[in-house]
Amino acid sequence: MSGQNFSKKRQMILDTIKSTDTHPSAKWVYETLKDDVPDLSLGTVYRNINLFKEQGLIIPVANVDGEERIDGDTSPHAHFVCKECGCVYDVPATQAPISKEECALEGFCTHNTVLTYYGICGACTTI
Amino acid sequence: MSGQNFSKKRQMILDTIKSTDTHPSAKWVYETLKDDVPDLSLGTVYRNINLFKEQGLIIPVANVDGEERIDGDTSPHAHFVCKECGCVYDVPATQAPISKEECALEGFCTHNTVLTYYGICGACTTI
DNA sequence: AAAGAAAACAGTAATCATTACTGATTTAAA
DNA sequence: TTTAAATCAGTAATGATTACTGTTTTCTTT
Repeated sequence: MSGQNFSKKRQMILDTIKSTDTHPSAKWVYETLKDDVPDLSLGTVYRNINLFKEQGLIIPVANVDGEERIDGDTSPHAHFVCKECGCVYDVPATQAPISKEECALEGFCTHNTVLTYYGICGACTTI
Repeated sequence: MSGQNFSKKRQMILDTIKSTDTHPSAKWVYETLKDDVPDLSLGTVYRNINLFKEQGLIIPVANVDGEERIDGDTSPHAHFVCKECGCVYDVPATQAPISKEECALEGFCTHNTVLTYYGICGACTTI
């Protein structure tokens, strides 16, 4: 127990996730940090990502090409995934039923809701 | 090119997927069919599932514990995934924005929409 | 129904994301 | 600073999915 539960590396991993809008994979976080932290281990990234998920600091938003993609923005919003290039964009929640109070679904207790649009992004359409 | 593009095994795999509401994984389909088709190969199940997905005969609905789960019911509806036991239930699309015409999302062309609720199912809550 | 060509298959090996393990290093508290 | 606990690097293991190869089945055309 302590007021500062974060090691240097743990903090850098969280910062990296929180400061990008790419909805990164574990590998992306690892590659991105490796420049500044040469002795970083991919296992450490995975371990900390799982920790952050348990603590609700980040959320998994999609599985693209077999890789889990995460989001450091935990506010309710939807996502768009391009089937072509695999990019993930935020989509502001408009009329979407993203509320966490969707419980009364026949005996289910809903914790969180994921709304994802799949299609082709602008860049891939243009080409 | 033929009027009957389905081998016996291919047809049995599709029938198995279409006749269950368990939102099965490839392994589940394989295990289920193995009783009747002892010489079935898991690779064949995967190959045909990918084929069915391309043809739009089935849709992937969730990734649960690292396994892709599919649905033979391609009509627009949402799903509930239990974080505890991994079961997947249908949720009738009520006010959800499941329409395939959600395109005008800032240059995105949306092909399909996935709405998934995550939580604890009735059975797991009771225990 | 038989023959040949194309598609599909079984079985196995390979790939790749993720997890587990172990001994060393860092952190936190006294 | 000492000591215990937490964290980590590096590597091995796991498990879902895919690729490969030689065989079998299916389809088409007689």
